[in-house]
Amino acid sequence: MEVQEKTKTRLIDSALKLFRRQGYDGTGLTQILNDSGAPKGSFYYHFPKGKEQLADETIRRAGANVATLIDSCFSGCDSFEKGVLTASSTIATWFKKSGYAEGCPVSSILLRTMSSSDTLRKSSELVLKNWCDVIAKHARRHGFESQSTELGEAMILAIEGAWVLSRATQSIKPFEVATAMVLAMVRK
Amino acid sequence: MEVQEKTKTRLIDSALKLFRRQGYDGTGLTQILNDSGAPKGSFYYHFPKGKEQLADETIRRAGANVATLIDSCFSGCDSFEKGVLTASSTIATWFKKSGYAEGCPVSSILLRTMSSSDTLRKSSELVLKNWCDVIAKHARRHGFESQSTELGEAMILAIEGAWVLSRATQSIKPFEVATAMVLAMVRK
DNA sequence: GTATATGTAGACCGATCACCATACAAGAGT
DNA sequence: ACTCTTGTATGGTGATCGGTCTACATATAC
Repeated sequence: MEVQEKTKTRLIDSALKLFRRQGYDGTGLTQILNDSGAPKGSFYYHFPKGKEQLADETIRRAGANVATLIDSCFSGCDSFEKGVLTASSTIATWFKKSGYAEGCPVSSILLRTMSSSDTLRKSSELVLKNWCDVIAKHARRHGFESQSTELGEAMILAIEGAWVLSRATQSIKPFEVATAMVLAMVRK
Repeated sequence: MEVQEKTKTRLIDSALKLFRRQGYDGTGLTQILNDSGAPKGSFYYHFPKGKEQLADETIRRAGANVATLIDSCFSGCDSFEKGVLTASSTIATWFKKSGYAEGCPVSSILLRTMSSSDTLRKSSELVLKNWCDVIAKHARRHGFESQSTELGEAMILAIEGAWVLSRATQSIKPFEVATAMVLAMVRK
């Protein structure tokens, strides 16, 4: 009851990294297998429904991780504005460190959704909604009750957009623009 | 000198539609061939460098189309704010009409960029920059000289984010949030 | 000690991938 | 008539795709 879960974890870790770099369809199963060191038999033991199940669990895992990251960024700040800045620049720094390669785990999978069943789309929706809620919670904590929902959606929307533009321009400047946009809503 | 270009055009049209729906790697060459009705030989005549060349020309074509769309939206409005609203809701309506399937042509290809050469990334950067410039031009026209560049980047960033969230939630509400964000920057 | 989970390991499958090779049709220039 | 360019049309290439299969190792349980 120790090693067995490690293989599954390694598979998800590899999938997460590769999906973020190359997208769902751009990443072959054998590539995931090579990267994780797991044989094909183990993969289909842990994920009997195949690649789509792996993607689903990858989304959920990554979703929880990012949610925790965002939450801790805001928790360590004494104002909502500082939280926005901290969370945004933390994500930007990570992204830059990966060579502008490892973008949003959700959108990397969400793209192909239309051609398959929409279980992946629903998981994506759930994860994104969760991120919005985390931010809205902190917005409320700092007195922006009426705006909290909109602020959460706005910030996630801006981060998603920044991920795209940042990859295209190979610069973290879009994250600064994203931050400015969210802060502009607070100040209005 | 008439029919020859029509085949190439149909190939690009099909590729554009399918890339937007399923992404670059999610779309097979044979699927593009079937959709366009063109035979394989014609494809490699018009695009001797293969799929990547097709993607590159698709990005540029789509980039020009969207730039024209944005420009005409702003041109028909007597204030920058109305232009933002018009452009955003026009794109949102199109997206909804496609069943929340045909997202941003650039990001659908940009995702896989890291694994191949970065010619596609450079084309994407160029197209996105062009969109920003179009918006910035109209911002200047309405008196936002000092903010014009930032407003252009902010709006494109917001639209990109809205495309992602809109697909996930199957709703055009993210585009309304995007509009609100851009307008908040104007009013600050 | 033997039966039963729990996993590992990789050969193998048909389908599809992007791509190439060859053949041919039609118009233009000479 | 002649080639030459422009472009259409098709069949086949090896490689890789996601997925299934059976065999085997390990470990806990009785």
